[in-house]
Amino acid sequence: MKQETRKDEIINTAAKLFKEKGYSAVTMRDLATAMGIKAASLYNHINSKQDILKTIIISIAEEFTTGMHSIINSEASSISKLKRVVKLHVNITSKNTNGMASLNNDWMHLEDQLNYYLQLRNDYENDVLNIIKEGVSSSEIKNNNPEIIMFSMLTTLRSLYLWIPKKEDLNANDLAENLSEVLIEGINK
Amino acid sequence: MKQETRKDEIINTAAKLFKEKGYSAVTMRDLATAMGIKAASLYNHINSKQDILKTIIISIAEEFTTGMHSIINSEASSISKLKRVVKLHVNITSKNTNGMASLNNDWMHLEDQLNYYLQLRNDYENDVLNIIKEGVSSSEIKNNNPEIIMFSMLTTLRSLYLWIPKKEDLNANDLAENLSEVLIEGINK
DNA sequence: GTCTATAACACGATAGAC
DNA sequence: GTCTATCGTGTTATAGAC
Repeated sequence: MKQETRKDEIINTAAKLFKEKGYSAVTMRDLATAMGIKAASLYNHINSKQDILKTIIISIAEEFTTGMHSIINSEASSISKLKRVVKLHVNITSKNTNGMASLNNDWMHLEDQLNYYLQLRNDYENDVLNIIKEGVSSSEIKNNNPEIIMFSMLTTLRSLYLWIPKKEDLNANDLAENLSEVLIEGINK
Repeated sequence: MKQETRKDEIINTAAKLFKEKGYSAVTMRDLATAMGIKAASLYNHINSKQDILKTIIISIAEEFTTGMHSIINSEASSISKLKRVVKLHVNITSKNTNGMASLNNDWMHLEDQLNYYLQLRNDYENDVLNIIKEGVSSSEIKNNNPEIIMFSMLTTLRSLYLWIPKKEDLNANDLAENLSEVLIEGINK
């Protein structure tokens, strides 16, 4: 386990504040106060406010991309792949709920990395859609509108950051299991 | 159909901008430019930026509350009630996708009405949870974790504002039908 | 109903002392 | 590594002319 540097501490504190109020509403003075120092002192550790946002979002987005590549290159069935997608979201979100809030809500405030982020997100959605379409082709998955299925799954998974912190009694494996059941098998008895 | 006043026009334009960048990142100058006037001129029609946000959010939140009361006071089965909840979201969101973005993402910037909003939202979530619990009791709904079911349904429905504008070919009834199928029956064949 | 001008203050970021 | 002081700019909102 790497030692948490002062820079990491600032970034984690920023992610927490960004989750509460959004990137634009958090000032460098807010961040400094939360760290117990003055705003000017932050700049000994980070280059700019924008740089903090970039660090938070891009690292998580790349983690999703890496995880997705591992899933689509596996030999599993479509349903198994979708279950692994659920696990991927639960795992990454459990590790970093605050960062996930920024990824979901503040990506549009990225400057230099905006197009890169949009490309990663678009590729990711396409990968999920293709898994679903393959499952429909192989009769594993019902022939509903694949885009509605993708939308429903991804919006649920993307909102996990709101929910995981409130349910710390549920461990990651149980949550992924329960969520897979609901998303894949439905709720009708 | 009521005539759209200049004030309505400002509020609708604001909702559109808030959807794109969030409340805090939209300035009164941005809004004025989008309206083709100067920032100072806005104040002949509205009291403050905060007042615009309040108008957007509270009216929609109350619409949801009214719709929910009609559903829980009906005699339908739990599954039918949930289908009516899906319809309620599809209908309100179709009418006002931009406003739904503010409701979802900018409620924390409400000042005087923050507690009122939180109460409405909390009551709404509880109503959905109770419908699900009743369905479990009456063996209509699988005995999964009712909170996970509620979370999954509501996060999907709350994100419709992102999705409906991209799929204008799908009419509201078809979308509600498809979404109910996916959420209630699952995707596994 | 819109304008120009401006008040009063908050913002991100830097300079330089310690 | 943190501080004080400050620069230059952007912010919401108001006053008063037209």
